[in-house]
Amino acid sequence: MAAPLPTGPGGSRGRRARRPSGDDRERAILATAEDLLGQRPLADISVDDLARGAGISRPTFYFYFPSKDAVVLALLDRVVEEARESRSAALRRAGDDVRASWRGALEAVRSTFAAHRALTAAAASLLATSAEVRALWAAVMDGFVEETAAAIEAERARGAAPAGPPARDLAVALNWMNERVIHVTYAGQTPALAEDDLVDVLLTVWLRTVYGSDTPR
Amino acid sequence: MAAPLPTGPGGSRGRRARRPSGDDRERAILATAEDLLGQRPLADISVDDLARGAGISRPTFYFYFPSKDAVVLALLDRVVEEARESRSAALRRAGDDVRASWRGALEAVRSTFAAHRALTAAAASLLATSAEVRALWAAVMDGFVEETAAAIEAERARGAAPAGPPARDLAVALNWMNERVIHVTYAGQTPALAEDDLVDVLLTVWLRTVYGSDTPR
DNA sequence: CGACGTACTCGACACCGTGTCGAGTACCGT
DNA sequence: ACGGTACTCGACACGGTGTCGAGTACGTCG
Repeated sequence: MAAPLPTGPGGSRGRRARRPSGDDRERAILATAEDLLGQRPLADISVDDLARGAGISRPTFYFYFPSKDAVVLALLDRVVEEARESRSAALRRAGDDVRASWRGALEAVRSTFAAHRALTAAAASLLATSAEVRALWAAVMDGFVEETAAAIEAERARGAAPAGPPARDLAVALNWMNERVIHVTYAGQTPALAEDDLVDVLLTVWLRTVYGSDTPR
Repeated sequence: MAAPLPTGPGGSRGRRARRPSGDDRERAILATAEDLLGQRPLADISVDDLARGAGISRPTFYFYFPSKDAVVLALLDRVVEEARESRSAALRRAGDDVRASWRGALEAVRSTFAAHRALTAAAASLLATSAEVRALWAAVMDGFVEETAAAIEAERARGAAPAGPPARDLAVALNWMNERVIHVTYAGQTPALAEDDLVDVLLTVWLRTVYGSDTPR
């Protein structure tokens, strides 16, 4: 809807170099997709819908994207970057208060999901069918897991956290828990948590798992 | 493949009452689906494949099931029942050793998933598109959550587990963690755990979350 | 200034999977 | 032997995807 900037110099996932008016078209497709995803599930959106929404014909759509999925992937790319950055930033900030630091990381991920419910729902439906989306998601989760594992190890080295299973294993479990709980909660599935309790509950599980206590230090 | 037994007296999800030869057809479709799901993802299996595999024409397929999804749903029904029972049984068994009891519940769910990888993968892909599958899955998870919450409350009442967030909230988080971690592990996605470490890691998170310690009592 | 190429556009087509309709056939009980 | 019910399938209509090839618009360079 907004995003007047070009995709960026290292646009990576974009199909080809910049082009005068074609750039507008591409953005129009992306914007249409975002818009329609707010109204109905991905499965109910056809390439034709996307093309019409962007003011072009269906064949022309294929000049810009190889498929419907690729559009979602492009959208997802941006959001994923946002999630990564806001999480890393949260961890960087709040250096001394340990509890606040963990909470910040949780909150960062939650708020990114919350800000893009429709898109994440679409992404979830593609996880089953698109290897690219799966790979992207796996990369995101891997990043989170790495960060988390490093933090747990640091806490263990500091003597603040007890030994136990490999830090990475705990990190895998905790991060997938987040992913799923946040997802079901915002997708309106059951059983879920109340949106307001989300972070508190997850934080409790994280702290107890890492420190064995609700009050680290 | 196997399963020479009828669906059972309370076949519930079956479309209509028993029929002489039609029953065989229905089972043949189910068996074909199970078989093909072992070879390729659900999206790559057409109604025609199912029909041919069962030795009938495509229109005839529709006499037995309203759609491809309904076949998976029927398959899922059986497995879900199995999962529920084996989990409840595990909790009933091992009455005094608390740790063993939790471990048994975890192991029950894990082994059911493991025994039906292909089907659960198919189910996962339908979660996005089929409201029925979503409802069935929600019901299963709800059952697990209820059981778990009750167990946590019992431990709190006994004085073995500390207070904290509502038991149900913890139960929601823990059970979705299981679902996702087991799923990614058996679906070969990343980041995942080693199959052999699965239950140990999950058990650690559960115990620390419920008791704040690896060694309850 | 005109000719050329590159970026872009779309009508028409081939294809595939779904779901339905209606005309059957087989077999049961009467 | 007859009527009905369970079952079967050929043929069709439909909706979506992806491609091909014939264009058009426009900047650039001779």
